[in-house]
Amino acid sequence: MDKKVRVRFAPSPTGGLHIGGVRTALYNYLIAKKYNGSMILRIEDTDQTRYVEGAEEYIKEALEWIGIQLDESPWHGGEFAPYRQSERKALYKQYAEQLVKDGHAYYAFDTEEEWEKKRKELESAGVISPQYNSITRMQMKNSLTLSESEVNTKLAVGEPYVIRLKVPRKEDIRVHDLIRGWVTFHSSLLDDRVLLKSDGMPTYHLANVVDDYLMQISHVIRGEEWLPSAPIHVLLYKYLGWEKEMPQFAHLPLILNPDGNGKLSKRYADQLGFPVFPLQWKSPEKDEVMKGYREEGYFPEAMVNFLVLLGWNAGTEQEIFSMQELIEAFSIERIGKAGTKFDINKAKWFNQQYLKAKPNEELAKLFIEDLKKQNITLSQEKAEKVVSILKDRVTFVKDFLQEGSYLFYAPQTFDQQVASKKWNQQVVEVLTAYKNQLKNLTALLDASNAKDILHQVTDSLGIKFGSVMQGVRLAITGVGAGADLMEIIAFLGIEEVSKRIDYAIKTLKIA
RNA sequence: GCACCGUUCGUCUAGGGGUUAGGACGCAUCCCUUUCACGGAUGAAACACGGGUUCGAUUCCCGUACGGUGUACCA
Repeated sequence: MDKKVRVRFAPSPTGGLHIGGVRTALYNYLIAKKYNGSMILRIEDTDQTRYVEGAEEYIKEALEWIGIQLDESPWHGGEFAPYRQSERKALYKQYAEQLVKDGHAYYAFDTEEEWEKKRKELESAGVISPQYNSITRMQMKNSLTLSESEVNTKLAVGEPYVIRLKVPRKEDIRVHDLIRGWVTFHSSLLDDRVLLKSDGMPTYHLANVVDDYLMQISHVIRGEEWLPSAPIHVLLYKYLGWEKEMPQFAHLPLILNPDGNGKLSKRYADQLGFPVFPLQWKSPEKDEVMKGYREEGYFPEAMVNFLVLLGWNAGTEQEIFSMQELIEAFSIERIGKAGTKFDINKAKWFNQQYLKAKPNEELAKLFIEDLKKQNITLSQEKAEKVVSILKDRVTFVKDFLQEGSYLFYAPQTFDQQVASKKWNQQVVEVLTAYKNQLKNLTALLDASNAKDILHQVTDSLGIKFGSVMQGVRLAITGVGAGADLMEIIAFLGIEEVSKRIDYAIKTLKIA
């Protein structure tokens, strides 16, 4: 790579950041880091009507959470500031005007109603999708059809206008894409895109090209939905005289709904019960709260790992990657071409893998935090114990409480199915004796001596250890399945275990 | 409709002119075990279709089908 690598993620602040956007940001970031380049964040807020309060802050927080560090942004500043397009507004007009001067763009004075009328006309004449293009522009009110003096008058009186790109009538436009190779579009199918809107703001097409050029962006890595407008951008680079500086393009395959039916949508995800946003998003307009992966209990490392594999693979059999490993392994060449269906199951699996890999101490802290939200307090020592007992059976930190509820609450009721099969006279005898033996214990209770004592009891009663275990488990936990019983007993302590045994014997009827 | 992009197990994918088409998630069975889980083992499961090219095509080419994206003074 001859040019310094500078990539950008350019979201528009219209709401919560879609998870697909997070993946795009991630791919950009990995390329930046891999080549010791810069990761730039630019806010594309040229549509003032769609601006949503809090969206920028959300984007910032989401990227921080996922572990993407920005080198330049509205918040970090940088050599090419400002990084908010609304603050760069004054900049764009001169480029649009330059294009007009060079004959590659023109002023158009048609009102929306006028164009709408023309459009209807064309439709009724059988045109399927009417475009403002090399044919129709000659029937409209613009600087191509009006005299110079008329145009100047209109401009002088401040009549609203837009500047449109004058797309050539017959020309092949070739776009080179790092993922797909050369893609050719014919100019006759493109319309004369608005470059500068009547409010003086640029459209995406102009702003994006101007800013990428000015900010010396080397690679534009964005979603595939942009591929159809890439020829417009290529034309713009050419007409602006920036062909040599044109960044390389990589259009990413889209993340699709689980059944492949369209781009991953919020509506669809809602139905299936998983989020589309990294963080919870509270819409300021509607009082709607949308779920976020963070709040659902996903680890950011797990999300990174999951997301990066949606459309890319290292070509090895490695599944688990740290950010650092990804930076080393990632490459645009290995990004796939086909859209990727979203599978929440895989995300859960990654979370479980990351949870298992975390030290108990850290998990305990997270667990304590989680409990605090429910006004439950637990010591670090106890929490570590809980975590070690339950670690292999949970996917999320929040699962610890539910999975191990018997560690916190004595059973009130008992699983009837287990009771009918496993609760019998022998179990009652064993439990009674076991309780007494525990009371006599002088050493500190642990899983090992808890087990030894139970063995002694069953041996002395001439009962098979295995045959009563389920009954014992039922008495102590209320259910027939769970973590190592002896660990549970040690965790609960003699007093609590005794209480539970008494309660079970009192409550459960022998079938 | 038109343009563009795509198509290997249910899903994410590896591979690529001659392979028992590999891995992961999920699923099933077995083992471990006091149960459940973890772990281990095993299994079911894929080259969209039709033509070419070729000794040979899942791989290359062309069509078809299917899917996706785009078709705004939205990004």
